[in-house]
Amino acid sequence: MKLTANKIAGILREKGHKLTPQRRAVLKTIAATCDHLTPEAIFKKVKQDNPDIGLVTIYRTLDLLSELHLVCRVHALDGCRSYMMRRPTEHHHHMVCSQCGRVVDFTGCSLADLEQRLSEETRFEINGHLLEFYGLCPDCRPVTT
Amino acid sequence: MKLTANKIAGILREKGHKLTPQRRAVLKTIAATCDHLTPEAIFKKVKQDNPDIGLVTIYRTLDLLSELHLVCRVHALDGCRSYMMRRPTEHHHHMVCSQCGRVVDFTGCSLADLEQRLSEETRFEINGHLLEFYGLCPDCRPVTT
DNA sequence: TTGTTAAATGAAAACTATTATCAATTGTAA
DNA sequence: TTACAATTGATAATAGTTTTCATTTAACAA
Repeated sequence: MKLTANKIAGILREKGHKLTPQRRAVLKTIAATCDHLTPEAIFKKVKQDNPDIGLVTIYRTLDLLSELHLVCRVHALDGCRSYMMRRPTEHHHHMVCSQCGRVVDFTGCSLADLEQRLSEETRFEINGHLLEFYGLCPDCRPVTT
Repeated sequence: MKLTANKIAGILREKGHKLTPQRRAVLKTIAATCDHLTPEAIFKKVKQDNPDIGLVTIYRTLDLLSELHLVCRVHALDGCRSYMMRRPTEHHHHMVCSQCGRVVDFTGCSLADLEQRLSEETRFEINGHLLEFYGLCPDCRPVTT
């Protein structure tokens, strides 16, 4: 079951937030791509259909959507702020192509054991982790004849 | 065997880079703390003994040291640019306290299997990963009577 | 030592990314 | 439809980082 832009719009409204054309547009744009997008990139795309939107609104909207866990923030190797749709709600991570920026989700990080071990060894109360793989996607990797 | 600031200075020189008082100072400062430090924080500390140093030099030095793998860059949850000494050369990761910023290294991330699996499933040529745990360190976690 | 030279430095300006302010606008629920 | 709080866009402010360039300096050879 894919989360369509429409359903998400409903969720947003449910949580007591207004559904403005600008938010609609941002959601639509993010939902339309599998890549991660920087605020600037989203701004440019949204502007095509929505020439009057301001960059500030993009930032505000991203903060909101992110807070509602509708989109998630990707730490790329260079920039630290890219966003993409949050697929269902399953815990997952990203694999980022360092050349073209393509992002592939994966699940099953199996870090529970490690988390347990670390928690015991360091007495940290662990509440999250960041895991990303970097490499070259099939299109960018050197051809192997 | 700890890498002292002195030894590192030698390495730096070996690689054909000059050993300036500014670089010495930056190294000394990073080596003196176990926490991760932002460029700004390093700047302030270095300035105490070296009032004429410019912030730009800090940035340049950090880029250089980072390139030489003498220091490593930590992605904190908020800022994306903090640096700390690279302990020996072993592959390791960080556990960051979200409250006080304390950083603890850990090794044995055991991601090799996962990497293998992902590599097969996605045809990515994987060449690195970023793994960090977040939580509250013993000093910051709520007291459990 | 001293001289030479490429590398490094600091100051200033330029950029880029992000946030705050505020008056005008608008979605929502009554 | 109205009322009102939430949202928006413009602008300015701020923060973080990079570029430029003239000056200084570490390293090496003589």
